[in-house]
Amino acid sequence: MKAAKAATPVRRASIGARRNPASQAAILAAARAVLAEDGYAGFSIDAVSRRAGAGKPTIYRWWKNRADLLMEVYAAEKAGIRAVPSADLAQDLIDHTSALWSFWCGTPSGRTFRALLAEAQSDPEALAALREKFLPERLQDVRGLFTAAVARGDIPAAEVEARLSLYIGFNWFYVLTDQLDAGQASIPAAMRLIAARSGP
Amino acid sequence: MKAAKAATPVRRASIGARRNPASQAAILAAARAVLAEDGYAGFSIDAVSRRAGAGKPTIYRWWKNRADLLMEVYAAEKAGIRAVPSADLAQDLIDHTSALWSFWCGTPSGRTFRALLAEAQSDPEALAALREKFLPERLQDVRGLFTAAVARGDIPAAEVEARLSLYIGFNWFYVLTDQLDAGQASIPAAMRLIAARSGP
DNA sequence: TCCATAACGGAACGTTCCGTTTCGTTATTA
DNA sequence: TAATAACGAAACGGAACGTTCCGTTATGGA
Repeated sequence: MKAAKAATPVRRASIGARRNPASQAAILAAARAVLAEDGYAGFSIDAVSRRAGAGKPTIYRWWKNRADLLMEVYAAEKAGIRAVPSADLAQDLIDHTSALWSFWCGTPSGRTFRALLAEAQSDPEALAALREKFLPERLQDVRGLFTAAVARGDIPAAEVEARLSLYIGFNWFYVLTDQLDAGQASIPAAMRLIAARSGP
Repeated sequence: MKAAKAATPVRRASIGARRNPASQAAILAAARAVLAEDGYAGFSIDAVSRRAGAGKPTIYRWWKNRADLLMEVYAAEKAGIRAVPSADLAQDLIDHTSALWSFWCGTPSGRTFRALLAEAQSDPEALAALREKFLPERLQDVRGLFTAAVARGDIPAAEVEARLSLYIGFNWFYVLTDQLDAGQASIPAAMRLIAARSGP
């Protein structure tokens, strides 16, 4: 039952002296499938290679390491999730968190994200890429929710980083402990605190 | 330059038909040293075994896997950090966070903790142990800060979980992204939000 | 039109680590 | 005194790493 499935019975030979986008797509799909079925424990370049019917050199031709591949798998799936500010920061955060957790639970993305954070702990270069490129891109929307609240005068500009960190960390805690189901009840109260107007 | 140092030139032969606590101590010290020098990337049972001058079977006789060893390394160092509530939850959290981050930066414990979280992402059994045993024990003190605030009538009992999750996640975010230095400025504002009295 | 070029899948490389087993040695405990 | 069990060391089979070859395929510049 653990036999490597051939999702693409089609063979992709060389298409000449240039990279084959079909190979890239097959590798991404295979990586996604492996993560969905076996999580980070089963995620190996060998496994992805077998699953995709692609050679390992082809994988390393497109991505320089495992973290790089994981980031692209995640980014490709995350693309659909947007967040546009209304006039209520707390409600914006509640809505976005619900959507995010549904996305994490309903797709392999939760596992991909956990794998990504784990991978970055053993590779300083990957951690730097995560911190300086991946996260800023992925957090652009939710940061916009806070800056919109600043523009409305609801929260001070100086507190955006602290509130954003609270928001990120809250999500990370639940996804990393695999408690997204049990933790949903905490979302509204937590988001109200993050969105609270300052002062006594 | 990568030669395995022998911190203990003393040989520990068998002391008879019972476990040798000196071996356990040497292994814990070696694990701590490996993490301090090479982080999670260099942390392997082989490396710890070489460093400790201990056989691998001896390691597995005391701990059932790497996560188990990591948890004990962390717990042994963390033992010194206590948190007792005053009358001000926000200040209690600021003080405790400062102490925790100093502990994470000034000892190998930050790296140990990051390794622990990473390890748990590829081992469901380790994640369960982290969630149901390690974390509750480690968070007992800080949970006490919140329940003391509840007893004073400062925050509602129903919000303890949400606020505690915010607190944990905030710390995890900064340690996992290796930003403890740069993030210190966010501590006071974040803690005030976590400790805020509810309602408008 | 021809041919250097480069990506393709596949196989094998040497290394590292896993967790386990085997070994002779050591000293306790029954 | 004899059974017991942990000790360090070495080696096991298996998996994954990242790299290097291989023969094949088709492009794109000369």
